[in-house]
Amino acid sequence: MCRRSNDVMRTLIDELVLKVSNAGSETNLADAMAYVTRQLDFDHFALSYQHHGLSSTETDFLLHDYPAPWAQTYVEFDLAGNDPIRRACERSMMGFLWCELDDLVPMSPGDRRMLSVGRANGIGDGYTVPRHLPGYASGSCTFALRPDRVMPRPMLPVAEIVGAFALTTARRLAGESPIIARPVLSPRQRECVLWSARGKTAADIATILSIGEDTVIQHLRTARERYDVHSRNALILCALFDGLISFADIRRWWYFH
Amino acid sequence: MCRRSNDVMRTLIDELVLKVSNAGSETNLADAMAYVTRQLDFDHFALSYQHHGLSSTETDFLLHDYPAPWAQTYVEFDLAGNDPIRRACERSMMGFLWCELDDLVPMSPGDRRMLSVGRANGIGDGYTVPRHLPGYASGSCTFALRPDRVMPRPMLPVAEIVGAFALTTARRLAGESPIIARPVLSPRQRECVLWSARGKTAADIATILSIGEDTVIQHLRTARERYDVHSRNALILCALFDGLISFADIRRWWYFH
DNA sequence: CCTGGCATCCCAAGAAGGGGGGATGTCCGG
DNA sequence: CCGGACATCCCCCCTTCTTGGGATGCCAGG
Repeated sequence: MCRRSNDVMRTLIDELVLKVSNAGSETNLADAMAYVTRQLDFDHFALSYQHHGLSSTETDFLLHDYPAPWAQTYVEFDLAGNDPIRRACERSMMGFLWCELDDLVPMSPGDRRMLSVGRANGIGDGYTVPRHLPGYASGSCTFALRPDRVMPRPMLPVAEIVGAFALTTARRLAGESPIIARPVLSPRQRECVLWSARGKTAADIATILSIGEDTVIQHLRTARERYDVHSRNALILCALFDGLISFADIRRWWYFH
Repeated sequence: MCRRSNDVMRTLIDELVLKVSNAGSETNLADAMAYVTRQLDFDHFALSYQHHGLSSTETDFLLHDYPAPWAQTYVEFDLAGNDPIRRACERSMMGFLWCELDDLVPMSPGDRRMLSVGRANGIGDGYTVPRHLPGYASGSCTFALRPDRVMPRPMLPVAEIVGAFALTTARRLAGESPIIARPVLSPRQRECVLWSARGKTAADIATILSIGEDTVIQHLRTARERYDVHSRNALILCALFDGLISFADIRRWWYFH
């Protein structure tokens, strides 16, 4: 029985995976996603994929079949900068239900209002599959329901798999191998960035590392030049995003001092 | 029929997911993974989870039931630094088969030699599920076969899901705590923090939000007081860590404006 | 009514950014 | 052997930005 059920399941997954994998153009992929969405008993989909690079505009990738008013509202009010789902994408290693967003990120009244505006525009609950490739790209594949529909929970594992394949296809369509030359910082530079992220001033860091303050400033300046950013804030964020330093490095230190 | 097969599948996935999710210690998780491995018709597992950053050693997380000689060889020759599977983890948004590594990363003769040494030590083909959380961690969950065994392909989707849950559990055990009670920022304050993270100065933000520069400074000051930090850097990091703002919010604006 | 969000203004001190100028080493390839 | 690249270290200049204090007022909601 176990074997049989797996065979049937494989048939379903294989069909949908094949569908999204074989898409040779954005239009193809949109059609495939629409088909998948219906098969999974959802109402809408949204597929978003971005390269991490300088030329972000041309490689940004967004497919969806949301109701036009909602899409328009979303863009007009720059809701993307205030989207709890985007934030949740960076805190989960797997797909998540919108109705369980609270478990992932703090929800402000504005966030809830945004979701309720979505409901008013025909978007109720949803399931979003996030994926990240540090240094290369991030993306998410969302399946959404109309407000009156019930979440097809048995389908979520399938959505997870198919969503991942859809993102892989989007990645292929968005352009092959965007060669990102990730800046390399010297050990000393990294140290300075880390202590900087921990809230130390250049003078503090100089004391900690037993070097001159000007040297610290020089290290941080060189590091900024490597990342082509003009503020220490941005430098810290770059290092954090690249995995050069981590929240763990910073917070553990905060706790003990 | 479709409904029935999904129900059965859900039963299988639910059982395994519950098993790995409920693990309350590394030993528990190792037991759960051993059980899952047998259920999925694999022979070995390896669960690896690392915080990003410099001081990673103490929080590194590695569970496996590989044959001792292979594990020892791997460590002794520092094969991790030259492991094609590790490199593939950085390139794939979903689980991948070792026999298809060529499609993901260039394979050197040394890489192939490493895999063949693995086979000599009882590790044949395998399936590795990678996951990344920028700024937080990376991890992978691997299911491997003895050289004489056949890949249980129908099980791969289940491996993908269960692997993700195993990594989430590893993350929890490694000390990534869920959200605690956190300071609440007003919408205006949050906006100021977000634009600040995007690299804007107080004067810039004042222009963007069409308010006075002093007001922006006041908002940021209040926000700092809420988080009890004394620098804008720390404020941004707190907001990021709390999920109040996201890398996507920030990066989207770099290079775009 | 009173708290909290929002907005505005002032000032002084210090930190960061941007631009110079140097000085040591090492390591690698010509 | 030598030159160039680069990490590491140090010092000067000046401007801009941030931080920490103050203070004031308007307005909506409990």
